[in-house]
Amino acid sequence: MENKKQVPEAAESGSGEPIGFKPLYAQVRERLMRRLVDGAWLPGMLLPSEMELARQLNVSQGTVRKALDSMTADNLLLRRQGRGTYVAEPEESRIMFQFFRLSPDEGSPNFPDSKVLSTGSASPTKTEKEALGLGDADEVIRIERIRSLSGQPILIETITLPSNRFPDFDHLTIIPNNVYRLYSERWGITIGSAEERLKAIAASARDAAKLGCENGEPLLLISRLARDLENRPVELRWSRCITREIHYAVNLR
Amino acid sequence: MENKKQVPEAAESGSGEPIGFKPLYAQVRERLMRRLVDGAWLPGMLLPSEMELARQLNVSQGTVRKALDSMTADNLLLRRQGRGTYVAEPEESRIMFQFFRLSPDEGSPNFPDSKVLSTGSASPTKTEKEALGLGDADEVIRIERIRSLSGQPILIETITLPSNRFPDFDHLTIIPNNVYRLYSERWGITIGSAEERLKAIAASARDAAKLGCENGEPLLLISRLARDLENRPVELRWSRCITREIHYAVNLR
DNA sequence: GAGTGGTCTAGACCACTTA
DNA sequence: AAGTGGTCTAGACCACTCA
Repeated sequence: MENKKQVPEAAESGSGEPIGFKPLYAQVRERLMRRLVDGAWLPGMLLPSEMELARQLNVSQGTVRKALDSMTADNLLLRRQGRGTYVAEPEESRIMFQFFRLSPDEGSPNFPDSKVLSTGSASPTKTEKEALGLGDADEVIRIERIRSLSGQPILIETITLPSNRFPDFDHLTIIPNNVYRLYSERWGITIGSAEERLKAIAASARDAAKLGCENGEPLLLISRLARDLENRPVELRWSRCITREIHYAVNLR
Repeated sequence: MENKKQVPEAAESGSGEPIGFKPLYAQVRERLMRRLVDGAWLPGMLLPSEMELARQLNVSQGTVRKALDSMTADNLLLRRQGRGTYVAEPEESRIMFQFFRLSPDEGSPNFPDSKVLSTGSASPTKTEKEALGLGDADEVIRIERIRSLSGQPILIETITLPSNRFPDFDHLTIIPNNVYRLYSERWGITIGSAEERLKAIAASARDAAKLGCENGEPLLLISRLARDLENRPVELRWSRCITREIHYAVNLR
Protein backbone atom coordinates (compact mmCIF):
# COMPACT_ATOMS: atom_id res chain seq x y z
CA MET A 1 0.00 0.00 0.00
CA GLU A 2 2.66 2.50 1.00
CA ASN A 3 5.03 2.84 -1.91
CA LYS A 4 6.91 6.13 -1.68
CA LYS A 5 10.24 4.58 -0.78
CA GLN A 6 11.98 5.31 -4.04
CA VAL A 7 12.90 8.97 -3.80
CA PRO A 8 13.22 9.28 0.00
CA GLU A 9 15.96 6.67 0.30
CA ALA A 10 17.53 7.50 -3.04
CA ALA A 11 19.85 10.13 -1.56
CA GLU A 12 21.59 7.75 0.82
CA SER A 13 24.95 8.24 -0.85
CA GLY A 14 25.82 11.74 -1.95
CA SER A 15 26.99 10.77 -5.41
CA GLY A 16 26.44 13.01 -8.38
CA GLU A 17 23.59 11.26 -10.17
CA PRO A 18 22.26 13.29 -13.11
CA ILE A 19 18.57 12.71 -12.40
CA GLY A 20 17.65 10.97 -9.21
CA PHE A 21 15.54 7.92 -9.81
CA LYS A 22 16.66 4.62 -8.48
CA PRO A 23 14.22 1.76 -8.20
CA LEU A 24 13.79 0.19 -4.81
CA TYR A 25 15.20 -3.15 -5.89
CA ALA A 26 18.38 -1.42 -7.06
CA GLN A 27 18.74 0.16 -3.64
CA VAL A 28 18.16 -3.21 -2.05
CA ARG A 29 20.81 -4.71 -4.30
CA GLU A 30 23.27 -2.06 -3.21
CA ARG A 31 22.61 -2.75 0.44
CA LEU A 32 23.09 -6.48 -0.10
CA MET A 33 26.23 -5.85 -2.16
CA ARG A 34 27.65 -3.93 0.77
CA ARG A 35 27.33 -7.01 2.94
CA LEU A 36 29.27 -8.98 0.36
CA VAL A 37 31.95 -6.34 -0.12
CA ASP A 38 32.39 -5.81 3.61
CA GLY A 39 32.76 -9.53 4.17
CA ALA A 40 29.65 -9.88 6.34
CA TRP A 41 28.60 -12.59 3.91
CA LEU A 42 31.44 -14.94 3.04
CA PRO A 43 31.69 -17.34 0.10
CA GLY A 44 29.67 -20.49 0.62
CA MET A 45 27.49 -18.94 3.33
CA LEU A 46 23.72 -19.45 3.39
CA LEU A 47 21.78 -16.20 3.19
CA PRO A 48 18.60 -15.47 5.12
CA SER A 49 15.42 -16.41 3.28
CA GLU A 50 13.66 -13.96 1.00
CA MET A 51 10.95 -13.43 3.61
CA GLU A 52 13.50 -12.75 6.34
CA LEU A 53 15.40 -10.26 4.17
CA ALA A 54 12.12 -8.58 3.23
CA ARG A 55 11.36 -8.07 6.92
CA GLN A 56 14.88 -6.80 7.65
CA LEU A 57 14.86 -4.32 4.79
CA ASN A 58 11.21 -3.43 5.14
CA VAL A 59 10.28 -4.14 1.53
CA SER A 60 8.16 -6.83 -0.08
CA GLN A 61 9.43 -10.31 -0.85
CA GLY A 62 9.07 -9.63 -4.58
CA THR A 63 11.43 -6.69 -4.39
CA VAL A 64 14.05 -8.69 -2.51
CA ARG A 65 13.68 -11.37 -5.16
CA LYS A 66 14.44 -8.91 -7.95
CA ALA A 67 17.62 -7.83 -6.21
CA LEU A 68 18.70 -11.42 -5.51
CA ASP A 69 17.92 -12.48 -9.07
CA SER A 70 20.06 -9.70 -10.49
CA MET A 71 22.98 -10.70 -8.26
CA THR A 72 22.50 -14.31 -9.24
CA ALA A 73 22.65 -13.30 -12.90
CA ASP A 74 26.05 -11.75 -12.15
CA ASN A 75 27.27 -15.03 -10.67
CA LEU A 76 27.57 -13.53 -7.22
CA LEU A 77 24.92 -15.72 -5.62
CA LEU A 78 23.66 -19.23 -6.14
CA ARG A 79 20.01 -20.07 -5.58
CA ARG A 80 18.66 -23.55 -5.16
CA GLN A 81 14.99 -24.28 -4.90
CA GLY A 82 14.17 -25.92 -1.61
CA ARG A 83 17.65 -25.20 -0.19
CA GLY A 84 18.23 -21.48 -0.08
CA THR A 85 20.46 -18.74 -1.45
CA TYR A 86 24.24 -19.07 -1.10
CA VAL A 87 27.19 -16.75 -1.70
CA ALA A 88 28.98 -18.02 -4.82
CA GLU A 89 32.40 -19.57 -4.30
CA PRO A 90 35.35 -19.19 -6.69
CA GLU A 91 35.38 -22.94 -7.32
CA GLU A 92 37.05 -24.62 -10.22
CA SER A 93 33.77 -25.59 -11.82
CA ARG A 94 32.45 -22.05 -11.78
CA ILE A 95 35.75 -20.38 -12.65
CA MET A 96 36.18 -22.77 -15.53
CA PHE A 97 32.92 -21.76 -17.05
CA GLN A 98 33.14 -18.07 -16.27
CA PHE A 99 36.79 -17.15 -16.61
CA PHE A 100 38.46 -19.88 -18.58
CA ARG A 101 37.36 -20.00 -22.20
CA LEU A 102 39.96 -22.34 -23.66
CA SER A 103 38.73 -25.76 -24.77
CA PRO A 104 40.36 -28.58 -26.69
CA ASP A 105 39.15 -28.82 -30.31
CA GLU A 106 38.10 -32.41 -29.63
CA GLY A 107 36.86 -33.63 -26.27
CA SER A 108 35.53 -31.88 -23.21
CA PRO A 109 36.99 -28.85 -21.43
CA ASN A 110 39.45 -29.38 -18.63
CA PHE A 111 41.21 -27.16 -16.12
CA PRO A 112 44.98 -26.91 -16.71
CA ASP A 113 47.75 -27.50 -14.20
CA SER A 114 50.16 -24.68 -13.56
CA LYS A 115 53.82 -24.37 -12.64
CA VAL A 116 55.16 -21.09 -11.30
CA LEU A 117 58.33 -19.94 -13.06
CA SER A 118 59.01 -16.82 -11.03
CA THR A 119 57.50 -14.31 -8.64
CA GLY A 120 58.69 -10.95 -7.43
CA SER A 121 57.84 -7.30 -7.04
CA ALA A 122 58.85 -4.40 -9.24
CA SER A 123 57.86 -0.96 -10.41
CA PRO A 124 54.92 -1.04 -12.77
CA THR A 125 55.28 -0.31 -16.45
CA LYS A 126 53.25 2.50 -17.97
CA THR A 127 50.70 0.00 -19.29
CA GLU A 128 50.34 -1.63 -15.89
CA LYS A 129 49.96 1.72 -14.16
CA GLU A 130 47.21 2.78 -16.52
CA ALA A 131 45.35 -0.51 -16.41
CA LEU A 132 45.49 -0.88 -12.63
CA GLY A 133 45.11 2.81 -11.84
CA LEU A 134 48.38 3.10 -9.93
CA GLY A 135 50.42 6.13 -8.88
CA ASP A 136 54.14 6.71 -9.30
CA ALA A 137 55.07 5.35 -5.89
CA ASP A 138 53.07 2.12 -6.14
CA GLU A 139 54.70 -1.26 -6.61
CA VAL A 140 53.40 -4.40 -8.27
CA ILE A 141 53.79 -8.15 -7.80
CA ARG A 142 54.52 -10.20 -10.90
CA ILE A 143 53.99 -13.91 -11.28
CA GLU A 144 55.00 -15.89 -14.30
CA ARG A 145 53.72 -19.39 -14.77
CA ILE A 146 53.26 -22.03 -17.38
CA ARG A 147 50.04 -24.01 -17.70
CA SER A 148 49.62 -27.48 -19.12
CA LEU A 149 46.71 -29.55 -20.31
CA SER A 150 47.25 -33.29 -19.91
CA GLY A 151 51.02 -32.85 -19.79
CA GLN A 152 51.25 -30.55 -22.82
CA PRO A 153 52.31 -26.94 -22.08
CA ILE A 154 49.66 -24.75 -23.67
CA LEU A 155 50.26 -21.28 -22.36
CA ILE A 156 52.61 -19.04 -20.47
CA GLU A 157 51.13 -16.19 -18.47
CA THR A 158 52.24 -13.13 -16.55
CA ILE A 159 50.02 -11.96 -13.70
CA THR A 160 50.43 -8.44 -12.32
CA LEU A 161 48.90 -7.39 -8.98
CA PRO A 162 49.03 -4.09 -7.10
CA SER A 163 51.18 -4.70 -4.00
CA ASN A 164 49.06 -2.48 -1.77
CA ARG A 165 46.02 -4.68 -2.14
CA PHE A 166 47.92 -7.91 -1.55
CA PRO A 167 50.03 -7.31 1.58
CA ASP A 168 52.51 -10.03 2.57
CA PHE A 169 52.20 -11.71 -0.79
CA ASP A 170 55.85 -12.72 -0.62
CA HIS A 171 55.17 -14.69 2.58
CA LEU A 172 53.29 -17.24 0.49
CA THR A 173 55.05 -20.58 0.25
CA ILE A 174 52.98 -21.90 -2.61
CA ILE A 175 50.75 -20.31 -5.21
CA PRO A 176 47.74 -22.50 -5.95
CA ASN A 177 46.39 -23.23 -9.40
CA ASN A 178 43.18 -21.32 -8.73
CA VAL A 179 44.43 -17.87 -7.76
CA TYR A 180 40.96 -16.31 -7.59
CA ARG A 181 40.15 -18.59 -4.70
CA LEU A 182 43.41 -17.45 -3.09
CA TYR A 183 42.55 -13.76 -3.53
CA SER A 184 39.20 -14.43 -1.89
CA GLU A 185 40.40 -16.50 1.06
CA ARG A 186 43.60 -14.63 1.86
CA TRP A 187 42.68 -11.03 1.10
CA GLY A 188 38.89 -11.04 0.88
CA ILE A 189 39.04 -9.86 -2.71
CA THR A 190 36.33 -11.32 -4.95
CA ILE A 191 36.77 -11.11 -8.69
CA GLY A 192 33.39 -10.18 -10.12
CA SER A 193 34.09 -9.41 -13.77
CA ALA A 194 36.86 -9.18 -16.32
CA GLU A 195 37.54 -7.78 -19.76
CA GLU A 196 39.70 -9.66 -22.23
CA ARG A 197 41.41 -8.49 -25.41
CA LEU A 198 42.64 -11.04 -27.91
CA LYS A 199 45.35 -10.73 -30.52
CA ALA A 200 47.50 -13.02 -32.59
CA ILE A 201 51.24 -12.57 -32.03
CA ALA A 202 54.45 -14.35 -32.92
CA ALA A 203 56.14 -16.31 -30.13
CA SER A 204 59.17 -14.53 -28.70
CA ALA A 205 62.38 -16.55 -28.39
CA ARG A 206 61.90 -16.61 -24.62
CA ASP A 207 58.29 -17.80 -24.71
CA ALA A 208 59.05 -20.32 -27.43
CA ALA A 209 61.78 -21.85 -25.31
CA LYS A 210 59.52 -22.16 -22.27
CA LEU A 211 56.58 -23.49 -24.25
CA GLY A 212 58.65 -25.78 -26.38
CA CYS A 213 57.36 -24.45 -29.68
CA GLU A 214 58.89 -22.87 -32.76
CA ASN A 215 60.32 -19.40 -32.52
CA GLY A 216 57.81 -17.08 -34.18
CA GLU A 217 54.94 -19.56 -33.99
CA PRO A 218 51.55 -17.80 -33.92
CA LEU A 219 50.22 -17.53 -30.38
CA LEU A 220 46.92 -16.26 -29.06
CA LEU A 221 47.58 -13.33 -26.74
CA ILE A 222 44.88 -12.84 -24.11
CA SER A 223 45.13 -9.65 -22.05
CA ARG A 224 42.76 -9.75 -19.12
CA LEU A 225 41.86 -7.00 -16.69
CA ALA A 226 39.95 -8.46 -13.74
CA ARG A 227 37.87 -6.32 -11.39
CA ASP A 228 36.55 -6.75 -7.87
CA LEU A 229 32.94 -6.40 -6.73
CA GLU A 230 33.30 -2.62 -6.62
CA ASN A 231 34.62 -2.61 -10.18
CA ARG A 232 38.13 -1.58 -9.21
CA PRO A 233 40.85 -3.15 -11.39
CA VAL A 234 42.69 -5.82 -9.40
CA GLU A 235 44.63 -8.09 -11.72
CA LEU A 236 46.27 -7.71 -15.10
CA ARG A 237 47.12 -10.93 -16.90
CA TRP A 238 48.90 -11.61 -20.20
CA SER A 239 48.51 -15.14 -21.49
CA ARG A 240 50.30 -16.39 -24.61
CA CYS A 241 48.67 -19.56 -25.79
CA ILE A 242 49.45 -22.28 -28.30
CA THR A 243 46.24 -22.90 -30.21
CA ARG A 244 47.21 -25.85 -32.34
CA GLU A 245 44.72 -28.21 -30.67
CA ILE A 246 42.88 -25.72 -28.53
CA HIS A 247 40.57 -22.78 -29.13
CA TYR A 248 39.06 -19.85 -27.29
CA ALA A 249 35.26 -20.13 -27.23
CA VAL A 250 32.78 -17.24 -27.28
CA ASN A 251 29.01 -17.32 -27.37
CA LEU A 252 27.23 -14.39 -28.99
CA ARG A 253 23.56 -14.14 -28.04
CA MET B 1 -7.49 -17.08 -8.76
CA GLU B 2 -7.45 -19.86 -11.33
CA ASN B 3 -3.89 -21.04 -11.80
CA LYS B 4 -3.81 -24.60 -13.10
CA LYS B 5 -2.64 -23.70 -16.57
CA GLN B 6 0.82 -25.19 -16.33
CA VAL B 7 0.28 -28.90 -16.77
CA PRO B 8 -2.82 -28.87 -19.03
CA GLU B 9 -1.18 -26.81 -21.76
CA ALA B 10 2.24 -28.35 -21.30
CA ALA B 11 1.60 -31.16 -23.77
CA GLU B 12 0.93 -28.86 -26.70
CA SER B 13 3.90 -30.20 -28.66
CA GLY B 14 4.57 -33.90 -28.46
CA SER B 15 8.27 -33.57 -27.73
CA GLY B 16 10.03 -36.00 -25.48
CA GLU B 17 10.53 -33.94 -22.34
CA PRO B 18 11.97 -36.00 -19.47
CA ILE B 19 9.63 -34.68 -16.79
CA GLY B 20 6.79 -32.44 -17.83
CA PHE B 21 6.96 -29.12 -16.09
CA LYS B 22 7.09 -26.00 -18.12
CA PRO B 23 6.25 -22.68 -16.49
CA LEU B 24 3.48 -20.68 -18.06
CA TYR B 25 5.76 -17.82 -19.07
CA ALA B 26 7.94 -20.29 -20.99
CA GLN B 27 4.89 -21.50 -22.86
CA VAL B 28 3.93 -17.91 -23.58
CA ARG B 29 7.44 -17.24 -24.83
CA GLU B 30 7.18 -20.20 -27.19
CA ARG B 31 3.90 -18.95 -28.59
CA LEU B 32 5.33 -15.48 -29.12
CA MET B 33 8.48 -16.96 -30.67
CA ARG B 34 6.31 -18.79 -33.17
CA ARG B 35 4.91 -15.46 -34.37
CA LEU B 36 8.45 -14.23 -34.90
CA VAL B 37 9.64 -17.36 -36.63
CA ASP B 38 6.57 -17.55 -38.88
CA GLY B 39 7.02 -13.94 -39.89
CA ALA B 40 3.74 -12.73 -38.41
CA TRP B 41 5.82 -10.17 -36.57
CA LEU B 42 8.44 -8.53 -38.79
CA PRO B 43 11.55 -6.59 -37.76
CA GLY B 44 10.73 -3.07 -36.65
CA MET B 45 7.08 -3.83 -36.00
CA LEU B 46 5.28 -2.58 -32.89
CA LEU B 47 3.86 -5.40 -30.77
CA PRO B 48 0.51 -5.25 -28.97
CA SER B 49 0.73 -3.93 -25.44
CA GLU B 50 1.30 -6.23 -22.48
CA MET B 51 -2.33 -5.88 -21.47
CA GLU B 52 -3.56 -6.75 -24.96
CA LEU B 53 -1.30 -9.80 -25.19
CA ALA B 54 -2.41 -10.90 -21.73
CA ARG B 55 -6.02 -10.80 -22.91
CA GLN B 56 -5.19 -12.65 -26.15
CA LEU B 57 -3.26 -15.40 -24.39
CA ASN B 58 -5.52 -15.51 -21.36
CA VAL B 59 -2.76 -15.04 -18.80
CA SER B 60 -1.89 -12.21 -16.47
CA GLN B 61 0.07 -9.17 -17.54
CA GLY B 62 2.94 -10.17 -15.24
CA THR B 63 3.35 -13.49 -17.03
CA VAL B 64 3.41 -11.82 -20.44
CA ARG B 65 6.03 -9.47 -19.07
CA LYS B 66 8.27 -12.34 -17.99
CA ALA B 67 8.13 -13.81 -21.49
CA LEU B 68 8.78 -10.44 -23.16
CA ASP B 69 11.65 -9.67 -20.78
CA SER B 70 13.32 -12.95 -21.57
CA MET B 71 13.05 -12.31 -25.31
CA THR B 72 14.39 -8.80 -24.79
CA ALA B 73 17.38 -10.24 -22.93
CA ASP B 74 18.08 -12.33 -26.04
CA ASN B 75 18.08 -9.21 -28.21
CA LEU B 76 14.99 -10.33 -30.08
CA LEU B 77 12.78 -7.48 -28.88
CA LEU B 78 13.31 -3.89 -27.92
CA ARG B 79 11.24 -2.28 -25.18
CA ARG B 80 10.91 1.42 -24.63
CA GLN B 81 9.03 2.88 -21.74
CA GLY B 82 6.14 5.01 -22.90
CA ARG B 83 6.51 3.77 -26.51
CA GLY B 84 5.95 0.06 -26.65
CA THR B 85 7.66 -3.21 -27.56
CA TYR B 86 9.30 -3.59 -30.99
CA VAL B 87 10.77 -6.49 -32.94
CA ALA B 88 14.54 -5.97 -33.01
CA GLU B 89 16.09 -5.09 -36.37
CA PRO B 90 19.46 -6.32 -37.62
CA GLU B 91 20.79 -2.77 -37.76
CA GLU B 92 24.41 -1.83 -37.89
CA SER B 93 24.37 -0.41 -34.40
CA ARG B 94 22.94 -3.58 -32.89
CA ILE B 95 24.95 -5.98 -35.06
CA MET B 96 28.11 -4.09 -34.23
CA PHE B 97 27.59 -4.58 -30.54
CA GLN B 98 26.28 -8.12 -30.69
CA PHE B 99 28.17 -9.80 -33.51
CA PHE B 100 31.23 -7.71 -34.24
CA ARG B 101 33.76 -7.80 -31.44
CA LEU B 102 36.77 -6.24 -33.17
CA SER B 103 37.82 -2.81 -31.97
CA PRO B 104 40.82 -0.61 -32.66
CA ASP B 105 43.34 -0.55 -29.80
CA GLU B 106 42.99 3.23 -29.70
CA GLY B 107 39.79 5.06 -30.52
CA SER B 108 36.18 3.99 -30.76
CA PRO B 109 34.75 0.94 -32.55
CA ASN B 110 33.71 1.31 -36.14
CA PHE B 111 31.99 -0.92 -38.70
CA PRO B 112 34.30 -2.02 -41.53
CA ASP B 113 33.66 -1.72 -45.26
CA SER B 114 33.73 -4.86 -47.33
CA LYS B 115 34.67 -5.82 -50.85
CA VAL B 116 33.52 -9.11 -52.32
CA LEU B 117 36.33 -11.10 -53.96
CA SER B 118 34.31 -14.04 -55.21
CA THR B 119 31.00 -15.88 -54.88
CA GLY B 120 29.86 -19.26 -56.14
CA SER B 121 28.36 -22.58 -55.19
CA ALA B 122 30.13 -25.85 -54.56
CA SER B 123 29.90 -29.13 -52.73
CA PRO B 124 30.50 -28.72 -49.01
CA THR B 125 33.64 -29.94 -47.32
CA LYS B 126 33.35 -32.45 -44.49
CA THR B 127 33.73 -29.65 -41.94
CA GLU B 128 31.02 -27.58 -43.60
CA LYS B 129 28.67 -30.55 -43.77
CA GLU B 130 29.11 -31.29 -40.09
CA ALA B 131 28.78 -27.70 -38.95
CA LEU B 132 25.72 -26.91 -41.08
CA GLY B 133 24.09 -30.32 -40.73
CA LEU B 134 24.03 -31.06 -44.46
CA GLY B 135 23.51 -34.30 -46.37
CA ASP B 136 25.57 -35.67 -49.23
CA ALA B 137 23.41 -34.16 -51.97
CA ASP B 138 23.32 -30.63 -50.52
CA GLU B 139 25.21 -27.72 -52.03
CA VAL B 140 26.63 -24.61 -50.44
CA ILE B 141 27.21 -21.00 -51.45
CA ARG B 142 30.61 -19.54 -50.69
CA ILE B 143 31.43 -15.86 -50.48
CA GLU B 144 34.89 -14.52 -50.00
CA ARG B 145 35.39 -10.90 -49.09
CA ILE B 146 37.92 -8.54 -47.65
CA ARG B 147 37.04 -6.00 -44.99
CA SER B 148 38.75 -2.70 -44.28
CA LEU B 149 38.74 -0.24 -41.44
CA SER B 150 39.45 3.33 -42.55
CA GLY B 151 41.09 2.14 -45.74
CA GLN B 152 43.29 -0.48 -44.11
CA PRO B 153 42.46 -4.12 -44.97
CA ILE B 154 42.05 -5.90 -41.64
CA LEU B 155 40.52 -9.25 -42.45
CA ILE B 156 39.60 -11.69 -45.16
CA GLU B 157 36.61 -13.91 -44.61
CA THR B 158 34.88 -16.88 -46.19
CA ILE B 159 31.14 -17.22 -45.66
CA THR B 160 29.43 -20.56 -46.30
CA LEU B 161 25.65 -20.86 -46.61
CA PRO B 162 23.43 -23.88 -47.29
CA SER B 163 21.98 -23.36 -50.79
CA ASN B 164 18.60 -24.81 -49.91
CA ARG B 165 17.87 -22.08 -47.39
CA PHE B 166 18.95 -19.26 -49.68
CA PRO B 167 17.21 -19.90 -53.03
CA ASP B 168 18.15 -17.66 -55.95
CA PHE B 169 21.19 -16.38 -54.13
CA ASP B 170 23.03 -16.13 -57.43
CA HIS B 171 20.42 -13.69 -58.74
CA LEU B 172 21.79 -11.07 -56.36
CA THR B 173 23.54 -8.23 -58.13
CA ILE B 174 25.24 -6.86 -55.05
CA ILE B 175 26.01 -8.25 -51.62
CA PRO B 176 25.64 -5.58 -48.94
CA ASN B 177 28.05 -5.00 -46.10
CA ASN B 178 25.51 -6.13 -43.50
CA VAL B 179 24.57 -9.61 -44.66
CA TYR B 180 22.41 -10.40 -41.63
CA ARG B 181 20.03 -7.68 -42.70
CA LEU B 182 20.03 -9.26 -46.17
CA TYR B 183 19.22 -12.71 -44.78
CA SER B 184 16.33 -11.20 -42.85
CA GLU B 185 14.84 -9.08 -45.63
CA ARG B 186 15.33 -11.44 -48.55
CA TRP B 187 14.79 -14.87 -46.97
CA GLY B 188 13.13 -14.10 -43.63
CA ILE B 189 16.01 -15.69 -41.76
CA THR B 190 16.87 -13.98 -38.48
CA ILE B 191 20.23 -14.71 -36.91
CA GLY B 192 19.59 -15.09 -33.18
CA SER B 193 22.86 -16.41 -31.81
CA ALA B 194 26.32 -17.50 -32.81
CA GLU B 195 29.29 -19.40 -31.44
CA GLU B 196 32.83 -18.33 -32.21
CA ARG B 197 36.12 -20.20 -31.87
CA LEU B 198 39.37 -18.28 -31.92
CA LYS B 199 42.84 -19.45 -32.81
CA ALA B 200 46.13 -17.90 -33.83
CA ILE B 201 47.39 -19.05 -37.23
CA ALA B 202 50.07 -18.09 -39.71
CA ALA B 203 48.95 -16.21 -42.81
CA SER B 204 48.85 -18.40 -45.90
CA ALA B 205 50.58 -17.07 -49.01
CA ARG B 206 47.18 -16.47 -50.58
CA ASP B 207 45.73 -14.57 -47.61
CA ALA B 208 48.93 -12.60 -47.13
CA ALA B 209 48.79 -11.43 -50.75
CA LYS B 210 45.18 -10.31 -50.43
CA LEU B 211 45.68 -8.64 -47.07
CA GLY B 212 48.98 -7.09 -47.98
CA CYS B 213 50.87 -8.51 -45.03
CA GLU B 214 53.89 -10.72 -44.54
CA ASN B 215 53.66 -14.36 -45.47
CA GLY B 216 53.37 -16.30 -42.20
CA GLU B 217 52.31 -13.26 -40.17
CA PRO B 218 50.23 -14.27 -37.12
CA LEU B 219 46.51 -13.84 -37.82
CA LEU B 220 43.51 -14.23 -35.55
CA LEU B 221 41.27 -16.94 -36.99
CA ILE B 222 37.62 -16.54 -36.00
CA SER B 223 35.33 -19.46 -36.91
CA ARG B 224 31.71 -18.51 -36.43
CA LEU B 225 28.65 -20.72 -36.60
CA ALA B 226 25.52 -18.54 -36.67
CA ARG B 227 22.06 -19.92 -35.87
CA ASP B 228 18.51 -18.82 -36.62
CA LEU B 229 15.72 -18.29 -34.11
CA GLU B 230 15.03 -22.01 -34.03
CA ASN B 231 18.70 -22.71 -33.31
CA ARG B 232 19.37 -24.31 -36.67
CA PRO B 233 22.87 -23.60 -38.04
CA VAL B 234 22.63 -21.15 -40.94
CA GLU B 235 26.01 -19.63 -41.65
CA LEU B 236 29.61 -20.75 -41.24
CA ARG B 237 32.22 -18.00 -41.40
CA TRP B 238 36.02 -18.10 -41.29
CA SER B 239 37.65 -14.73 -40.69
CA ARG B 240 41.42 -14.27 -40.75
CA CYS B 241 42.28 -10.99 -39.11
CA ILE B 242 45.36 -8.80 -38.80
CA THR B 243 45.52 -7.77 -35.16
CA ARG B 244 48.41 -5.36 -35.24
CA GLU B 245 46.28 -2.36 -34.26
CA ILE B 246 43.03 -4.14 -33.52
CA HIS B 247 41.81 -6.58 -30.90
CA TYR B 248 38.90 -8.90 -30.24
CA ALA B 249 37.03 -7.84 -27.08
CA VAL B 250 35.27 -10.12 -24.61
CA ASN B 251 33.53 -9.28 -21.38
CA LEU B 252 33.40 -11.95 -18.70
CA ARG B 253 30.75 -11.35 -16.08
C1' DG C 1 5.68 -31.64 7.25
C1' DA C 2 8.10 -27.42 7.39
C1' DG C 3 10.81 -24.30 4.91
C1' DT C 4 12.85 -22.57 0.66
C1' DG C 5 12.83 -20.67 -3.87
C1' DG C 6 9.69 -20.46 -8.25
C1' DT C 7 5.39 -19.16 -10.49
C1' DC C 8 1.15 -16.70 -11.12
C1' DT C 9 -2.20 -13.35 -10.29
C1' DA C 10 -4.45 -8.80 -9.34
C1' DG C 11 -4.24 -4.26 -8.53
C1' DA C 12 -1.99 0.12 -7.55
C1' DC C 13 1.04 3.68 -8.68
C1' DC C 14 5.26 5.74 -11.14
C1' DA C 15 8.05 7.36 -15.19
C1' DC C 16 8.17 8.18 -19.90
C1' DT C 17 6.31 9.24 -24.57
C1' DT C 18 3.15 11.12 -27.72
C1' DA C 19 -0.68 13.60 -29.18
C1' DA D 1 -4.69 13.30 -21.07
C1' DA D 2 -4.10 8.77 -22.51
C1' DG D 3 -1.32 4.90 -23.24
C1' DT D 4 2.92 2.33 -22.60
C1' DG D 5 6.36 -0.11 -20.04
C1' DG D 6 8.49 -0.20 -15.09
C1' DT D 7 8.00 -0.85 -10.16
C1' DC D 8 5.98 -2.45 -5.94
C1' DT D 9 2.99 -4.96 -3.13
C1' DA D 10 0.20 -8.85 -1.20
C1' DG D 11 -1.30 -13.24 -1.28
C1' DA D 12 -1.90 -17.79 -3.21
C1' DC D 13 -0.16 -22.04 -4.77
C1' DC D 14 3.59 -25.18 -6.82
C1' DA D 15 8.09 -27.77 -6.95
C1' DC D 16 11.95 -29.05 -4.47
C1' DT D 17 14.85 -30.39 -0.33
C1' DC D 18 15.67 -32.27 3.99
C1' DA D 19 15.05 -33.69 8.62
